[in-house]
Amino acid sequence: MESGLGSVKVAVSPAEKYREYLATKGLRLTREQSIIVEEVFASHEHFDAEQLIVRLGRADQGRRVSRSSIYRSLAKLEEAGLIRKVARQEDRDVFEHDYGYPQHDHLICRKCGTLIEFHQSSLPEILAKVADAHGFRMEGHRLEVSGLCKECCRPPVSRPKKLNLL
Amino acid sequence: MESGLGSVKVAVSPAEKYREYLATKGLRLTREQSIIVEEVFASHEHFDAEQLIVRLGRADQGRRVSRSSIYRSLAKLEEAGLIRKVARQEDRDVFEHDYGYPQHDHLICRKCGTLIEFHQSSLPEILAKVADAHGFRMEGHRLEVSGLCKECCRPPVSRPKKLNLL
DNA sequence: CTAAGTGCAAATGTTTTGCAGAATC
DNA sequence: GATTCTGCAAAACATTTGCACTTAG
Repeated sequence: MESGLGSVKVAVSPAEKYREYLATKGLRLTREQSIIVEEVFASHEHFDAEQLIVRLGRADQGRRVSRSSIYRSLAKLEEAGLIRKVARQEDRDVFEHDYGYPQHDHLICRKCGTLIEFHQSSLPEILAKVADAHGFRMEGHRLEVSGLCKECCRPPVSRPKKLNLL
Repeated sequence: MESGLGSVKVAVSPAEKYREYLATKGLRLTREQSIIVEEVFASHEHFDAEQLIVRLGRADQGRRVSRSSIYRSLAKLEEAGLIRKVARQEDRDVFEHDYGYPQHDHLICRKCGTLIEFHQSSLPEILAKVADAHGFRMEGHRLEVSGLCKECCRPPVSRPKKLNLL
């Protein structure tokens, strides 16, 4: 699901960036955490902990990582600024890349849950002014626009292209 | 903590509005739910389920409401459009009034957790355009600006108003 | 009457944690 | 060698749900 937002050229890989962060804290980049970073940055799709747990908990021998390690790493990756929580869906925190990808926000379909990314440069500017007016030091923001996506807007029983596979 | 946002004159009380909503669904406004609505709209502070549970679970004879009823009512109040989830703090959903109060967004201090409301009319307009461009039918939005509030920005040991506290 | 609501306790489901052994600097 | 990890199972929590009993309409 391409949304028209391109990726950004970054000097160092996510794994390297992560290692740098860990170093400043006297922490280590272990094999398990490397696997997690790799998996997380393998695609730009949004994801939640459970998905990683399924993918890596099932992975064969050398790539298996436990549930606990995944949760612990996600927390560190967030602190490191490599990922961020975008939303909460079905009682789960949903993450996305926050490194090597341009700033953007989301349209969230309340029916099918689809996340559509969009970029509007005027937003950060406006928010900066607002924050400033309140003596607030803005560090970031999270914006979710809820409603119905193009698909879900369409009246239900329209064109029966293929007889639905469910 | 007044934020410069005034309340809006509404034709009917929250309780009445709620009753109307329930009526359309063939549901009932019970004594318990009346108590909950009353408590929720008693002040405009943000709140979470636990706070209500403590206040109403402890309330004397005629005003005690159970944990389950509170959760069930919060869900209905949200569907009715009387309240909405503003944020999630400490693993709890935080609610606020969404009826009888002007549209606004929040600055959230990552240190002390303070929620500062602000209103910026240009936002909905911008979002409407963005949504439109994506064939998305916008129904609402949620915007949280994170950072440090004025208080928490202040360096700890700055101006020695009174001679040294070290 | 009878569908909806309530309270309770038990269940859910996600995320966190204590610990013992393993790995890293 | 000491400190930080990992994996496991158990714990912690917020929220939900099944059920028998009440109650509003």
